[in-house]
Amino acid sequence: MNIFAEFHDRIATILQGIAQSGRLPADLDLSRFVVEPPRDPSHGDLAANAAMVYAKEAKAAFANPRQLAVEIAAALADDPDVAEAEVAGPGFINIRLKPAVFGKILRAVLEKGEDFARPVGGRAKNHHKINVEYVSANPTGPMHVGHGRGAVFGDALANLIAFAGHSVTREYYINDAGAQVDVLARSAHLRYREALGEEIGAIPEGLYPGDYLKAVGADLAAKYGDRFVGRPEEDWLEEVRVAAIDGMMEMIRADLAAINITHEVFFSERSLTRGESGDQVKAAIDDLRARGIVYEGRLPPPKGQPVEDWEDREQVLFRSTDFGDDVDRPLMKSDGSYTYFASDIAYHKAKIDRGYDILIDVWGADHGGYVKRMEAAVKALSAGKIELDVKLCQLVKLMRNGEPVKMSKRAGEFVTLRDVVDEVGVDAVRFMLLFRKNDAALEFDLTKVIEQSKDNPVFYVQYAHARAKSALRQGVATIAGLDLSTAALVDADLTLLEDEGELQLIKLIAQFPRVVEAAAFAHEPHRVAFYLHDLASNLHSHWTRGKDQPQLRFVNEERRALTTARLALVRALASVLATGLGILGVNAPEEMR
RNA sequence: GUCCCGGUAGCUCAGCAGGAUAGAGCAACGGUUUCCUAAACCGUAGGUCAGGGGUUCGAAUCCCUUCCGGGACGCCA
Repeated sequence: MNIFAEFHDRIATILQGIAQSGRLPADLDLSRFVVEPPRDPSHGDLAANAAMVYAKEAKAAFANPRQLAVEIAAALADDPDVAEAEVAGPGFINIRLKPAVFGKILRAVLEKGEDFARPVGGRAKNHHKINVEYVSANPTGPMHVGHGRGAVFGDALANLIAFAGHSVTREYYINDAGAQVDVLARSAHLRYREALGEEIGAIPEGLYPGDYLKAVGADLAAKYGDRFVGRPEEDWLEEVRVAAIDGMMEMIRADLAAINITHEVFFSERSLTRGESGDQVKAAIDDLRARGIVYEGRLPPPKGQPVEDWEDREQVLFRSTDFGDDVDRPLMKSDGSYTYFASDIAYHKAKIDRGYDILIDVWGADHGGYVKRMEAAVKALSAGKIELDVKLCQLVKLMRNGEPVKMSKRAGEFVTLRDVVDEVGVDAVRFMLLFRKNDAALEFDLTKVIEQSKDNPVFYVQYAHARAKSALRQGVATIAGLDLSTAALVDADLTLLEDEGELQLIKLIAQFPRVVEAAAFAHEPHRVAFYLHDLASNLHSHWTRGKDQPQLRFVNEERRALTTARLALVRALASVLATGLGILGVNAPEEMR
């Protein structure tokens, strides 16, 4: 139940009525105006800007926006939910709701649970089939914290989008076709020889040094014995590579499972050229070539850093400049193999062919230079019909006691995601990685996130939920026979909730569906995290007011009906907090220990 | 040289699809515990939203431009 959406519809109906009388154009775009909470609460509960938005269209029949606003406000005054509708400033329509509406909102939360925040009616019809591709870390080692950010972001975004009523596929693209997996195979082969008892010494420059390949080596030794020892690379590369990739993916899946992330689809890059449906990269290129979007041509040498071995040659190019990119992009390397971009075109074509109408890719910020060409490719592949949204996640700076944690990738010493999860827990990792816009750099302080204080937003929000639950337990414990069943709470006299703090909390609850919808639309899960923090803050604040003013406490032994009404509010708060945390994939604890 | 991301309080950051007097946390200072968890709360102070121009009834938000920081820039992935 989204009170803002409901009033948007009601005002739209009023506008249609005015249009029918000929004083507004019949084809008015009714999605242009907004109904939102006014910044200043003294202005009322809802504010609409419709009169100002349609000022131009209204010019013929109305002298100024205020006149249109007056007419809309007059029509709203007849609405059974409206206590007062007045015009302010240049033409805002400020609406004050009848107290009964707040009771209705709380009852909706109590009865519908998390469905309270789901879009309904016309808004739910705007359904999309969405693919979210995230993580897609190279299968050459364990995940580090930077991967973790993209992983948690993508996962929460997928949750959010699914919550908002769309169908979502969570997908992982396995980069198992490039030169890096051959390097992986050679590194694994070395570990294999080591497992057979050979003294391998230091890992040569250019190979992956990490210990995590030892297990792969041991498995290979167990499976193949000494069959691959002393043999030329072509005799073993294929089998070792497959085994190594499988081993790495198993490890990555386990890392992801440790932060409660699972993907429905693991899509192999290699399968694009070696799969059952033949060479899909070639097919995609041929398809684009037939439409004149791929051609043979020459590129100017890159600006900036001079490229020493620049070789001016005719190459296969994708005409990305026709679709908003800066230069056309090569699809074949000089050795005749496909570029990564060529594979990516085929991959995105495969996604489009699977019937998605929105594609979301979650990438690290270092791939930012790649966005335009990928968007261009999706435009070309789908004739502009499919939307690609690339979400870039900025770096994570790992801190401890305010000092940066040193990491050296060259020496193979980096803090893995698993290390961090083991140290601070899943909830802290997930919430902290989401408590920031994806495209802003993030500092992650290992010391702070396990602090149990308001400095730690994870704790702060979870504590609010636990406090709400505590109040409910307290109610049952102190008042004999108190009925807190949903039926009893729904029947409670909610008009008893008259305190400013209580009303403020209800109004915040009323905003939750709006926040979820906006966050899903913008592909920004952090908005949910900030909303929850705000709600938690208001709950803590109101709670503490009960210290000085005992009459404000949720549980009041003298006044049973009031207690029931207040605990209905508390139950609703807990429900919203739990739902929001659920979207973020963070646990909502019954109590803090 | 081109492109992308950012620039909001001393610090870290929100600011929703343009709305009314720009917000929070930290740090600073001053308060609140016989009372549902003080693991919390309240108050004070702090701003030319990097600068300039434009669009608009209305701009932190959209467009142009300058400056500053970060990143990317044929075949790596």
